[in-house]
Amino acid sequence: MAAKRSGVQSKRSQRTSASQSAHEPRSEPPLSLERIVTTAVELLDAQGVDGLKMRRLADRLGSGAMSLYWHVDNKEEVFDLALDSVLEYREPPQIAESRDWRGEVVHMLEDWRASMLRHPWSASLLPRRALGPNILSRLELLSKTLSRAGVADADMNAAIWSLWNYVMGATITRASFDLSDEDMAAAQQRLTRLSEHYPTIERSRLLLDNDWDGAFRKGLDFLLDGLAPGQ
Amino acid sequence: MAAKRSGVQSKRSQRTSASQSAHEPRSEPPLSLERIVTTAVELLDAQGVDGLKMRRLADRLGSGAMSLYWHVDNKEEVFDLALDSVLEYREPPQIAESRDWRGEVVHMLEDWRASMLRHPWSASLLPRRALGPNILSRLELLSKTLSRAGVADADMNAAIWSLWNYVMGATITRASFDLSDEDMAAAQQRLTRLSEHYPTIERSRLLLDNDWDGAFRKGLDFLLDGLAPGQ
DNA sequence: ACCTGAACACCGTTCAAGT
DNA sequence: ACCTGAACACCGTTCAAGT
Repeated sequence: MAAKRSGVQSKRSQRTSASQSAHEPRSEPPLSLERIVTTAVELLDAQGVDGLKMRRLADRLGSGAMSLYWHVDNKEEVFDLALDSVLEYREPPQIAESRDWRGEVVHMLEDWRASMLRHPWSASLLPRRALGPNILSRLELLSKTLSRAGVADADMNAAIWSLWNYVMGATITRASFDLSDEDMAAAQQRLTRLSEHYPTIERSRLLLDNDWDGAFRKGLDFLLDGLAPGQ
Repeated sequence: MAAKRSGVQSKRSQRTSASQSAHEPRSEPPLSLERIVTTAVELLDAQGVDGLKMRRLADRLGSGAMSLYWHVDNKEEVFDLALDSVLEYREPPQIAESRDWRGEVVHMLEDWRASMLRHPWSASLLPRRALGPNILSRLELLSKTLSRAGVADADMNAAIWSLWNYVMGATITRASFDLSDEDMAAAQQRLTRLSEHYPTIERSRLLLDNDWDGAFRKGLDFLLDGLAPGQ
């Protein structure tokens, strides 16, 4: 069942420019894994996790609902592919050449977080999904950079997971609060109504504090201080 | 629509012992929010998120499928209630009285993580759910303890979110890897097959490193060091 | 107040068949 | 190799009706 995959993947090298006139008319280009994934991401952006239905996806692609199943095993695979496609990382060359390991780590992790926040569904999807190639590439880069920074091999996995955990948690939390303003308002209202039970967090307006970026950066700095002291 | 809730909640004080003979026979006790939530948790433990169906839940409760809808608005609410019910925290008295703020924070957060790992579905559920009373209680306790530890009000929200983010991320990651051993093995195998692309993490056996508890504790210590220096 | 069965709308996927 | 419509199994929920 996994064997099918690699063959399909290699179709991405097809040239589609040949018979394509300047302004695309009614007739859609042929189905392809690429088009399916791209459209799935659009649909997820627009309608969220629950909004992705196979029929709706096929509609957007101008194909019959069942045509998808030639390119894809099932809906789960659409999720996997959409998630990983959103997490591609292009390392900026000037950073890769500098010796600033800390800047490099921070840049990659902030980019990671930004990518996921651009597609809020990705945060809630990630916990249940496999590690795709783009995710693995980021872990690989993180590992190499930390190694260059002097983190010992024995501490490496704990270091990587600490950072990963932190970014995951921050992103998931932020994304789930960000989903709708009504939800936030409702939550804060409920909190105020219950303020006798939760006086401290009610007072600090915890749920309304929106300096997420600052809080993220602060915690990340603490972690990096601890992981590679004396740098 | 939210008004209905509080009235239903108060039914938990019903005594059910009256007509209950020693060994429970065929006839189930009457439906109640409590029984529904308890059984939902059992079902989630046994079958995972996708295994919770309203009909199956009703079956386990010995009732018709539609009877649930008198106690509950919809399936979403079942998820919300099951999640929060699993996150109750009973603060151990000897810790509350000690002046050891750090021990108290670590205890609560490790208990949080342990509770979620006992019910792996909870980790993947949390990102999309509202903050229930038990979650808010933990945030309240965290806030009070950090305040006692000398964290300034201005830094409080960043401190709380840093810790929250870290625990969330660690738990979600761990739980999603823990779901099935086959998945882990498959992932590592795929990784080995692709080892040319990911030499560093392949070498460090990142995906097989199973000292999750140690890694969790280490990162947490770094964060606490940073959040309340000089303690 | 509490429970129920029948029925509806919807959705993922199988299948047998087209080109 | 690639696409399709009809059909099936399943599931959340509405409704009108029971006690």
